[in-house]
Amino acid sequence: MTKDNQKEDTLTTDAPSHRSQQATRAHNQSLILAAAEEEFVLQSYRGATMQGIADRAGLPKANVHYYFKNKKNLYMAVLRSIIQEWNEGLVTMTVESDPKTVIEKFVRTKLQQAFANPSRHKLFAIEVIGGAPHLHEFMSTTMKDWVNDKAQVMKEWHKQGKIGITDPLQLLILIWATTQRYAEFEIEIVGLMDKTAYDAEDKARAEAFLVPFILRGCGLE
Amino acid sequence: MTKDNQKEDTLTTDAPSHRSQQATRAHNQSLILAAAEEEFVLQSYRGATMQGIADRAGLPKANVHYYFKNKKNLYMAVLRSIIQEWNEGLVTMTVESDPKTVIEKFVRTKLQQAFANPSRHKLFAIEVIGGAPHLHEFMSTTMKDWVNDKAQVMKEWHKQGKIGITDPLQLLILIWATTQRYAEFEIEIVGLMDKTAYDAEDKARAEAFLVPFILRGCGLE
DNA sequence: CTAAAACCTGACTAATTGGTCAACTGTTTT
DNA sequence: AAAACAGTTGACCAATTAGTCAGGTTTTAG
Repeated sequence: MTKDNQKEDTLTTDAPSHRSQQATRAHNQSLILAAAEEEFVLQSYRGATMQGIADRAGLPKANVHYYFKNKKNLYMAVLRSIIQEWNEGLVTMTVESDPKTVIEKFVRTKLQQAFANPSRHKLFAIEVIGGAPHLHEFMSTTMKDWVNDKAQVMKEWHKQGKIGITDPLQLLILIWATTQRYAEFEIEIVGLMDKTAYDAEDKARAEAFLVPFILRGCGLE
Repeated sequence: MTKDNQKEDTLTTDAPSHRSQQATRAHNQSLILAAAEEEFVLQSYRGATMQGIADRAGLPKANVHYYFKNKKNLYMAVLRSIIQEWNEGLVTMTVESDPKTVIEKFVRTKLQQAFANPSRHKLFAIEVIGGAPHLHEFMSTTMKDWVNDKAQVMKEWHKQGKIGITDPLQLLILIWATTQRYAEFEIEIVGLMDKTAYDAEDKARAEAFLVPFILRGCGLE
């Protein structure tokens, strides 16, 4: 009864009266973060209102301000949690690794993340498309380092004749584009399939298509 | 001196005093549309202000309202021009066509459009990511018909053993994702290359990578 | 039990902004 | 020429909304 419904539907209005302060804090903060994530995606930064986020979280607006000083603060907190997930999805990739295994694993992981957390991917996309004003530091440090590292490995693979790709950055762009697309353009894709949401089969179909396609493209398999 | 600078930089503040009304109308409308396109991309619908658009177009705000009744009206006008371009980029694809030729042409066309008009692709993406509230009709009619038509052709190709793709929709998603990505994530990609904008070589490199990659993926070539 | 600390919230304020309008200037038509 | 029409614009208003705050309640520590 302490850390139960942190990620449940945000419509629960029942507020357990007797809870430890620590638990309350964690509970409300994640409630707000989840609500904010959705609002920022649907309305974009300026369109999202603190009142709307509060309503979605089932809390009064002033309470949202109690936990997050201001709107920008809250937005940054959401972005931070997205970056954290990004870091967790990294695959170890060394010169000794088998290219086919690593690339396949990478594609599957990214695709599963996309299906598991579409809102986060949408928000990240909107931020980048709008010029990434709040992500400059992340992109010019963490991300760039990671890309350079992987590019180095892939270039070595190519030198050893293990892979047919000469431009690693292009491949990374393609993998990100194709996997994240299912999250970002969810509405379009789902609509073209005459549905309202992905089902398990759709996700399997995407994976079954994408993985061999990319491996073939890389000249593996 | 009549229809000169319709698509030039929007910073020109010189206003030719003696111009025909027809020319003035066309001139100012396209000035406003171009300014709106940029503002809507950078700030998103709610974030963009009529004042900001007016400033970017070099006109007083009230003048913007003279040409476009309200903000939504202006936004829809921008979307309409994007859809128009979308329709123009279509490749003829029939059962008799050669798959390799058609797909290659399609990818090249889409990629060139992406590089030529990044703002429009960004705006379209933001709209779709945010739930496509203003594009429902387009997506459930024009776009769906087009997709179904092409899917039919590709399925026939597969039946005739001309192509190794069994799920045409997935392929279309992939092609759109990979080509449009260069426009949508311009900031990220350019940043990873330590530049501030694409040069001709970058565009050529993307095309040289993408075309053979996708053809290999399709089992062609 | 009690005092301090943490948490909660209705009511308010200041700033932003979409949209209007009346008065004005320039262009076209008769 | 002059009436009719198209285009221009500063000033204004009403609605929205981020953020504040004072006074409340609940939880925790001693």
